[in-house]
Amino acid sequence: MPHFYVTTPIYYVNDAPHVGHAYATVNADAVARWHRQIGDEVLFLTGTDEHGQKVARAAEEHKMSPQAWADRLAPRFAETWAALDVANDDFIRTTEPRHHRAVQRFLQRIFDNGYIEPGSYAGWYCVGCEAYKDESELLPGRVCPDHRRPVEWLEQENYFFRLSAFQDRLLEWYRDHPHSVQPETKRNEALSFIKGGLQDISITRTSIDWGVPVPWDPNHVFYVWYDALVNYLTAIGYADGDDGVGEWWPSVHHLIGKEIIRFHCVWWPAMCMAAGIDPPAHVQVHGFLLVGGERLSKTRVAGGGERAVKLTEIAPTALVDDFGVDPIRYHLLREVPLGADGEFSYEGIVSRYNADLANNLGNLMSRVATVVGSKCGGTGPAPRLESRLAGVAAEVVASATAAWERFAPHDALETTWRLIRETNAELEAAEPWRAEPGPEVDGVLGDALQALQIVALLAAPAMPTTCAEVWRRIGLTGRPEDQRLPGAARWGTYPGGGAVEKAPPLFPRRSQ
RNA sequence: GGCGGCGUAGCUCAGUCGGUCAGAGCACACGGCUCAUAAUCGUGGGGUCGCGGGUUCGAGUCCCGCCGCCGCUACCA
Repeated sequence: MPHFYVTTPIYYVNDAPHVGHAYATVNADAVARWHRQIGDEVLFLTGTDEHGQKVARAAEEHKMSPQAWADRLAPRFAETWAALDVANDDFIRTTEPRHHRAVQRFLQRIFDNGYIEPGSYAGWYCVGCEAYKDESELLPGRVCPDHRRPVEWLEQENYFFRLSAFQDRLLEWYRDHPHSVQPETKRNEALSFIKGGLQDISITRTSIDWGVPVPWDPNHVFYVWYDALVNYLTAIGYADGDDGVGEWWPSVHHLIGKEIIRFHCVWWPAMCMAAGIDPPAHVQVHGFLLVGGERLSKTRVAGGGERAVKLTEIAPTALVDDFGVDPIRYHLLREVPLGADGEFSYEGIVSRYNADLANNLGNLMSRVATVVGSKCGGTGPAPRLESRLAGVAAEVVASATAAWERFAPHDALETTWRLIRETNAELEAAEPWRAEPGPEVDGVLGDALQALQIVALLAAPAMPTTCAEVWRRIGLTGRPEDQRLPGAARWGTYPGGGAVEKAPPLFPRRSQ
């Protein structure tokens, strides 16, 4: 059985879960659900990143220990994913013992292999950024442009990872794995960065103690990024196996935002090489959701009212309360192609909700149920094998499958909706509501029910609850997500004979 | 500055190797229908395919230049 391992970034417990987090997580969830439906053994990992100076500072401000602070925030992420019907198989926290063991083992291995050595680094340091700043990017008075506070001259004796030793190996690896980073343009970014020359990186800190201790020098803790990336190995048992990564590694799929390309496409593969394991097979980069084209804009928020909000101020749970889980999931998956930046707006959600969910899918369900009730006594007839829709369905299944396969939920859903539109058109052409009950009418409605069954299967990764409801209403037992594709989506699998239920609209229309 | 990308119907975008590629969805208009959530179905786009040259029998689709926009150019998660 094929193994499918997909990860999200682990989220820093510095701020509350927002729409940006939800975007990445729901996309990963939908892809994971798709792979379960096609019968893969799936491991879907998400979690929280809990070390580092910023967490320590935030905890301090709240007069809490860093651990207590992390213990308070991590569940908020878990709860948000539950509210979004995210079915992750594991939720990793970097403060867990299994992770400490994995980090220490991984980096000890790199140390033993000679790729970590002592050194010193000095420069202007912004505490807010937790980063050194080049003089050229500072505002007058040596002030950090992001945090508006003075930077400090900091010189540290640290351990350095010899990233520079991996330039050629990385280029060679990318040459041999041309599709490992997608979209292509993001791969180019990583490549040009590597070609520009790689410097060694300091990977430990002595200024704080909120981190994973360095095994060969307990005065140091690992720098957060070098701790965080290892989570992808922790979850598959790296700490305890030999290299413990057999069936899940390196065929992993890292879903990340474009702002962390360098860490995942340069540092991380080099670290893996240094530790003696293969780099991750695939990094799928997504873009940003924008509000009002920029960072700020007027947007309506749940409950009405209008004020300027940032994307990071929009709580996913508030959107779920307003629209329902599946419409939000659908919107996050359908509105923007994965990899591109896209607009996120209240108006956009309403508009797509009405067009795709209420008018197309929901209305099709309603009209079919009503006519089956009046012309077929409420019992769903079987489809016709020679139906024109059979060909459409086959094409749609094939292209939706291909789209899910290449991490393109946007395309998968778009093509799935083509079957809905064609089914509406087919009904319009046949007008079963005007005809006398009989084989002709049965055939038309059987086709429509078959189409709904297939739509429920193809859209289940995006809208599990709705698709299960469609499944039930058209008289089928079980749940779409328990069916095996592609077999279950073949034309002719709708059995007929079940009770078709007329029920309130799946998606009541909303006014702007 | 260097490297990379983008600029196609009101909006969001498709357009593989140059020759029915001038398209889709949404929005809008008109018509049909009334099973359905004022839903649905059909019809409608004279769009200089950013601008100017060039190659070619023929170019959104290749080459050169220009204009506009954007990303990356290291130790922030």
